[in-house]
Amino acid sequence: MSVTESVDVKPQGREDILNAAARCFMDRGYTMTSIDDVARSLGSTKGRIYHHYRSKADLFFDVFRTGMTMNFDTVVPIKNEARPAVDKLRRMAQAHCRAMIRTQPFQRCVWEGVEMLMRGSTTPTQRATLVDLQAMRENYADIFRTVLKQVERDGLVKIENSSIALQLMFMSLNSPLFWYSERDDQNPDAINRIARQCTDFALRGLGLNEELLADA
Amino acid sequence: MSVTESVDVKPQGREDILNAAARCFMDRGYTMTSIDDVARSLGSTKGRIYHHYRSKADLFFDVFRTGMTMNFDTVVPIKNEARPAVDKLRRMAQAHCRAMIRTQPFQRCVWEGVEMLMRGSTTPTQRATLVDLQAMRENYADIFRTVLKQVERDGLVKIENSSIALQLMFMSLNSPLFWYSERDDQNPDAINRIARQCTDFALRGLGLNEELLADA
DNA sequence: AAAGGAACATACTACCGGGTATGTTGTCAA
DNA sequence: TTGACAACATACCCGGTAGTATGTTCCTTT
Repeated sequence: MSVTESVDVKPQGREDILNAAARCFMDRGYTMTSIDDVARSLGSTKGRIYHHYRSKADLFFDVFRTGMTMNFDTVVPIKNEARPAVDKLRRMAQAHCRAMIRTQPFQRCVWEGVEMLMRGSTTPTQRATLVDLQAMRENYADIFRTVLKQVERDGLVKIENSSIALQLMFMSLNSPLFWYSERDDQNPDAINRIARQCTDFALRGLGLNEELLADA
Repeated sequence: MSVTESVDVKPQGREDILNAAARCFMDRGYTMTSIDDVARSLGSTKGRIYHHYRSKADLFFDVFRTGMTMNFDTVVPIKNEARPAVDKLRRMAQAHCRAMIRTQPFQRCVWEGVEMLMRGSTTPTQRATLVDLQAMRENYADIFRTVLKQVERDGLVKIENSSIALQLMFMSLNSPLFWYSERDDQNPDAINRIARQCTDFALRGLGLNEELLADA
């Protein structure tokens, strides 16, 4: 009937572009990556990309948005489980960390995107998109903030400045973004061990007792 | 007698350039910062910068090197004190963290520089400089690695993968680079509180006991 | 006081990369 | 079969920026 299976989500043609762009942006950074670079890595030319995206920034922001969507998809289900807050926090943290490793190219773009947002180096045209992305990221952080607050109310964690505590937690969980290289054993078991170590570090850092680090 | 006080260190004219460059690179990133931007922020023109530096990359690398030198100057004296390893580690970590806040523009350049080194995006001409900087950074990490190893031998800390543990520790201590804004109270007391919270987080994360977090 | 050079400013070049305008090909609907 | 449009490729423009070549000024040295 219709040309595409489902019109609402990503058009098929864009998926390959997104993956290639994410990898290029990760490898060389946003400004150092030219549209021709992305096109070349696809075996195509500029024309293909500019047919789907109106600007380089638009492409980058779509990578950003896709990365954030991946994060929501992994964490929200866990947040909605019926468990003690500590258990949810631990599982959310571990899942988040694994996502950082699995979808590394996209998450590096999210990171660089956040820096772009903070610097505010943007044309007025893209302001609308930016506000959206800003809110998206804030909402994602809020999920953790809420659960962490709950764990604090349960007296299981000692927090001085809660804003800083959240930053430190995310820094630890995001850490693999900067030193993990996918040739270091791609197998899920190795990834789990890394995510486990990062999560343990973060939760210990927040003052969680040793017994609560283990799975229920 | 001689024109400059001491010939061996930074020529006087370069200091202002370094400070301005560090701030520009922090604000807009390496590639987004033009030489004219740096010059304009000095109230000068290109000519002044290119009189002292042969290229934009050379200027950036000098900021990098200066930042690393600052780090060595703050941490090495503590490392050489006659104390238990735990005490040295705690003091080094705290001093490092404070340095991240005080010299933020330079340290952000160090961070971006490390990313540049990893990406390997460099002309053959600058290879020699890069190897130097790479080694410098490695030596700095080694200071912490050695002390941390000692603390581990003392059984005061539980570490699974020591390489990852070091990364996590640095991530926590470097964390203010990305969220501290100098208008958030510049006074030393506030800075100390922030550094204290980051250090506590890092050391707890490494599994240090609560009693050992306090100063001796 | 004359020469030389340090410390810049000014003016210019060359190139790269984002964006656009325009062709080309296949596919589907009527 | 033919128009229409999606999905690209090709060719081109043009602004911004790194780097250079050439003044200009002042200070120092002899």
